[in-house]
Amino acid sequence: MPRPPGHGPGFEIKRQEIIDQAAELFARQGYAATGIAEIGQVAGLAKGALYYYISSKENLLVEIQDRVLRPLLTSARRIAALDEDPVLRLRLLSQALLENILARLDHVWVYEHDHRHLRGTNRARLLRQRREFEKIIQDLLTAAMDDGSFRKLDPRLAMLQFLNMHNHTYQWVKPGGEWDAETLAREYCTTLVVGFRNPAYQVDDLEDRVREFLAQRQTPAAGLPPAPPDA
Amino acid sequence: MPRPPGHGPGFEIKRQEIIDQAAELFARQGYAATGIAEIGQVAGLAKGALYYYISSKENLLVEIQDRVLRPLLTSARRIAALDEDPVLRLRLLSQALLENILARLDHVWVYEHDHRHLRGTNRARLLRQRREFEKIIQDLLTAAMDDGSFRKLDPRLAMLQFLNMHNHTYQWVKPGGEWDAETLAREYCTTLVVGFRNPAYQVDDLEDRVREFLAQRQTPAAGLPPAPPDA
Amino acid sequence: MPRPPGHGPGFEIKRQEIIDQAAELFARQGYAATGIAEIGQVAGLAKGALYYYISSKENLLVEIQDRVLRPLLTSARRIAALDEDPVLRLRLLSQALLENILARLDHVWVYEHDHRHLRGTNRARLLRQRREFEKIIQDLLTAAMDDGSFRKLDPRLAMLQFLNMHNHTYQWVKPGGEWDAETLAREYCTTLVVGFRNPAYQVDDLEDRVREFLAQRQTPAAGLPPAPPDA
Amino acid sequence: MPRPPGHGPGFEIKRQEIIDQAAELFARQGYAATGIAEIGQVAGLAKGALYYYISSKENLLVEIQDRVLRPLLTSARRIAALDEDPVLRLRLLSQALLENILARLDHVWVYEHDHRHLRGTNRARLLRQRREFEKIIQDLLTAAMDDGSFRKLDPRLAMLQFLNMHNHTYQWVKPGGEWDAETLAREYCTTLVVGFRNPAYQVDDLEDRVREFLAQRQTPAAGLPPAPPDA
DNA sequence: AATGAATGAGTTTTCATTCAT
DNA sequence: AATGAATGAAAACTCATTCAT
Repeated sequence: MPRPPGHGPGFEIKRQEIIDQAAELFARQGYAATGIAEIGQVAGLAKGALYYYISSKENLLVEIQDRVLRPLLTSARRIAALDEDPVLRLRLLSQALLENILARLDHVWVYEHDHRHLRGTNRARLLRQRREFEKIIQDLLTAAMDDGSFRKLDPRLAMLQFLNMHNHTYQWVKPGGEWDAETLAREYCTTLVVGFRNPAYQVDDLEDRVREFLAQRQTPAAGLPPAPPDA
Repeated sequence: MPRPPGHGPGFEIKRQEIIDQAAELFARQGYAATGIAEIGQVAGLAKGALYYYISSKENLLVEIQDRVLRPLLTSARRIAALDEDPVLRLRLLSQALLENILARLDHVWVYEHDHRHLRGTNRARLLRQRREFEKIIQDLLTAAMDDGSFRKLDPRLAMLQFLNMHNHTYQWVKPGGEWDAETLAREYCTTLVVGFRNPAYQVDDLEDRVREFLAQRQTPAAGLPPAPPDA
Repeated sequence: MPRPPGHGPGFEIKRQEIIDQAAELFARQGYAATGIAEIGQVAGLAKGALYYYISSKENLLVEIQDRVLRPLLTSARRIAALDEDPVLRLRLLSQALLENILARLDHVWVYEHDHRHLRGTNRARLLRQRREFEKIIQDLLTAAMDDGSFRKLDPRLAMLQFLNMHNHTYQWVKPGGEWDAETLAREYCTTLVVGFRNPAYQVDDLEDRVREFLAQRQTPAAGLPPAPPDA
Repeated sequence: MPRPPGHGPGFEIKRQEIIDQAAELFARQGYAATGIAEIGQVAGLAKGALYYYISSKENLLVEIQDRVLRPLLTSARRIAALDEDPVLRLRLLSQALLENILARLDHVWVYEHDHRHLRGTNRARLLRQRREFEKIIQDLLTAAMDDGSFRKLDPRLAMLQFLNMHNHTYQWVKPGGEWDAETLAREYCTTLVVGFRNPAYQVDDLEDRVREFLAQRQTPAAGLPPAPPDA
């Protein structure tokens, strides 16, 4: 983040590459167990040169968290603001969230595992963003209860169930593996929506409506900008 | 695992205390970020004295994992072997799992976050036990599909949904907080069972059957024994 | 063995200096009793900087052993291959060995005292080289018996006597002291050759033949090069 | 050595056992590399109890040195004082020295390898005793030159050759192996005496005279008191 | 006569970071 | 834009020694 003044054009590109490589290492070995020397080695840079690009190891962590949370919040806000049925919006949000997870699995590992290594301001901002994301989901669930789609549930506990179901996925999912984000979103939401719904609420056409919505919008529901060059 | 021969009566007690304290520190800061010196300080012991009780830092991790997995597998095996409806067994298992999580939240943090720091034999044993637990759940779900209680689902994906829902709980739950294990088990299973069930399968009396079962058995479905016998 | 890629020109020089200093300390105090901190202090380097140059304490030992054994074996092989009387070759080998010992007395102390601290591959290689050196001597002694210069002796015991006589010298010899390598070689070989010889074998002109041989060859029979090229 | 007042009868016995066991460990692993805990384990004693018998680790070393040097000096003095031909006395001393080495090979290893770990008074006494031993040998060699048995040699260098030959033996000899002390003494002295002798001096009957001398004296030429129970 | 428990300085090695060039 | 060199603190772990009981 602190960008010394007067840098050439390649600076930011190289910097982003380094963050990519750090994310992969942190994900595989953990933040604390990964050394600066190791990052330098993977980046093909001596330790001294590495510090020309990054300001500290913790800063790398901050950037990785940002890369996860910023696009996630952006798409969550966008979806929440849609003029659609709350259940449909939850379904779209589910897919966006899973696309995020699958697109940058290593970043998400770090995000989930090592956020406690952040201190002070960085930690505070992270928590604020996490809470905003939770609130968006909880508001959608409340809306679904209010319009009669869902039973009356403890909204916070419903939100936590929604997050449990999605956020734990990074633990076992494999990108390019058996299931893609759409499949997972469909399955998770089937379970959750059927589990939450008011008996009167008809759920059968949900997937049709998702398809219809996504077709008419060119953009995917997602998510993170396309995966970085070689992360 | 009392190793060196000839220890006084207080040895094992103190040793268990140290593991308790280490678990708390590991949970708060992560295994890699917690130093032996810090554990010694909390235990009120100089580094040298600490090593009189423990054999290595990694061994501490092993013991903590054991404290989580051993009682968990024990109760899982016991519940799986019951001569009861698979759905009821899943519901009992849900509660046992959540009781485990709530009883030793710090241990579970370590269990979930730092298992990758184990090496060699320890790592292999851990993975084997994890797989056994997953298999028990998957077999119960398959049984529920076979007897018509649940729709036909991908058994592995159903199992992963079950685990997502439960295992992520440690991230936000507070022992002695708003919800106890029974409440969470009831809510989670309502969502999952309704979400998974065959439309024909009647789910309303599940909680009555749970209560009945638990009442006739003196023992709770749980869980971690209040203090570990000798782990 | 310059390991990490990309080192400045001074690196190898400094590295060799450190090995020199370590050899002196090891010789004076023993390998096990010399701490890395002490080496750093003598080298004028903080512990961290020391490890920029060396890979481990044991590796220092390996390098020291190498500095002794490599030139020793090289000259032993060269001398053994000469087309000369076996007794003359033994006499030349004696001098080369003693020159080795005197040229790097501290290294030889370490070599003789601390080789048992080596483990695994390093230990195996050391033993292999020691055995090769012993075999060269034993073969020369056998040749001298076969051509009638020496009485029939147990070849192995003769070789051990030869080595006893030479290898124990490091215990008391002082470089630049009363006796140089040539004197010692002459005295030792007089004793040994007279002690071993067949009564018929004429020994009086041995030293003349040594002088003649060394004069016609510009190179000395030795020995350790004054400073190791890149060991 | 510092023997706290008021000890039971078993004290000294146990103490000697501990020194035996320590000598074996020191010989195998080196003094610096052997821990007090290891000695305690071999002795079947907790560390605390060990210190009831020994005053310090260095003191163990002192005692081991003593066990080598005391009997060695005793027999050296006795042999030197004999009213016999100096060459015969050298031959007897050779055998006594080799018997010493073979009888307590582990002690001799420690004596040769780790004497530099001694400090202050202990070190001084050791050096004094070593010098006395060397003087005895040198005086015998001088006597042999004076009576015409040996050529005129540098007496100190002759003594050093004698010691080289004998003292290096511990490096490779195996008790109960191919060669016993008598054989080695005979071979070494044949080499040395033939190598040192005046051409006029007749050496052929030396071994007969040794046998005769030893037969008429019941006592062996040696040496160390019989090997300790189980060292 | 012996022990279990404790200590504190010691060990080798690694770390994130800095800086002159 | 990058490097080689250096640092000092910290890592996990071991050591010889002590002492109340």
